[in-house]
Amino acid sequence: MGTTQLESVPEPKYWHLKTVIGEALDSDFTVGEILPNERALAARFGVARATLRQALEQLELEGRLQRRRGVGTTVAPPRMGVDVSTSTHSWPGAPGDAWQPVDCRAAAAPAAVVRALDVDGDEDVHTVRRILVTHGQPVAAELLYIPSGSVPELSAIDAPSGVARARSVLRELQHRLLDGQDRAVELGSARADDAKELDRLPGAPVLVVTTRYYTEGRAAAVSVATYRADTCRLTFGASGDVEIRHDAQARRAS
Amino acid sequence: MGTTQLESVPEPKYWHLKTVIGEALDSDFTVGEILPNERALAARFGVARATLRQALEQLELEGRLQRRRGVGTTVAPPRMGVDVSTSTHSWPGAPGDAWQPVDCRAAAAPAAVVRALDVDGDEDVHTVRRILVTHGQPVAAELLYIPSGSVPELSAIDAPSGVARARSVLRELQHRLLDGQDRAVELGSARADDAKELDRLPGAPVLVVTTRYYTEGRAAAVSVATYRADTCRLTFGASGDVEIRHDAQARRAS
DNA sequence: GAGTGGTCTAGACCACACG
DNA sequence: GTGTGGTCTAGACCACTCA
Repeated sequence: MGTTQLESVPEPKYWHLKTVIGEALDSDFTVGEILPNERALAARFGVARATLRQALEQLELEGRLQRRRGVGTTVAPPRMGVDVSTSTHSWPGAPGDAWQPVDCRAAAAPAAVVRALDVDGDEDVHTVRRILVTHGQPVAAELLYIPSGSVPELSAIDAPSGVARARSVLRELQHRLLDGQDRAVELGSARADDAKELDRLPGAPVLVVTTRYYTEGRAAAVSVATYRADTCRLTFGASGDVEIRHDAQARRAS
Repeated sequence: MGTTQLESVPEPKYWHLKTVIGEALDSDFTVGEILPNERALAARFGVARATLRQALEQLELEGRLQRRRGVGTTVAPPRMGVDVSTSTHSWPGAPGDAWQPVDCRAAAAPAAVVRALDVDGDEDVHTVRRILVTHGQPVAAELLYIPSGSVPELSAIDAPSGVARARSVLRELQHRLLDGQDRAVELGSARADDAKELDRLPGAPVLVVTTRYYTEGRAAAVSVATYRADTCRLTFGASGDVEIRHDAQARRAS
């Protein structure tokens, strides 16, 4: 039985496709350009559409492509750097904070938050919704949890739920001392509500940044921020005095 | 034509499946337990295998499941926290560094590294391969690039390629002053070589941590470390003096 | 060799954006 | 309406692990 293929290591088709298309993106396409549609591409490469899609999914995961239903597949710009350095010792909502408050309501905390904060499961927690928009694009959605016990003054806020209340809560936070914070980054998939804020489909890959804020020796608040993994690169500020520059990002003229 | 479904918002099947299975994992399964195989699960839920797989892929992405060809699908333990705090102002290979050197060779640097380092594209770069293993599991694979221009003493190293040479290069690094470093985290997919070190298939989702080391006001070295996104949570050390504890992680007795 | 997850096919229909 | 990507099906074969 002669084998038809000479390859001793049969690389999956979608993997090979990904390489080929990836190289084509570098050489034959410019940022923002629209690719042929999936059916056409599949036909051109002689594979089933599902296989072609597997390759495109990988490229999208790597931030090389952007796909939108009803529109098409475009070449993505380089990922934007988003500074999440923990060196800024300040509460959320401090002056210069680019996040936009969206809403605030009191609610029972999810289990994960209860664990991180060491509060009672039934205790109500002030939950502030914020989003981060850069260059007109939604970049991240955050839920900030502040147990009533941490900042008793919050009970006095009379604004109903909504942006006004969110602002009040954040303003109240600034009055307190911040001892420190710690941070963790992991991969996740967007919940339905986050996906909506981020203009993505539910399940889209996101980088989940969990921050704990400490005051008086205990965790006083927790923030869970989900960043679009396709468009973002999280940066942690330089320890030295060197200015960081992402050269590929510079060109934007045409 | 009456619609058969009453749902006004037809949630995708795989999304619903993911929720159902996710809840089942919490209530009916223990860590390490083997799930029924994909064909059986698909039959039980009355969906095609491809649809079932879409749900499992999501759960694997979130670190809830672990799938291995020829073996089966098991319930994954909670992600392990891996400290990548930039506050440790030291070169790679410093005492206490848990990374294991694997190899070292001189080679032309990839384009991305050339950009980060501001070296000539044709200049040879010392490339050190290291891996990080925790609790017997491969966690991350790293490529550390040191241009000859940064550390001239490296030319004097006579060890051929291999672990010995890697150790010599790292040892030489310690003699130099480290001005600072900066770090970025983004989502990527494992290249074939990294996948092999990480015991995963090529294309597996990884967290790519890029670190630049500065000395004498310029970037002297770059490290590109790829962490298994399914099993890792990257942590950035506390700014305060509070000890962080990942409760689920503590138990390891048996 | 039996059983597992991984790849691939060739279709179909759906939800969405846009003209 | 037309065209796009997103979902879903019912098969098939392959690569791998393990007894």
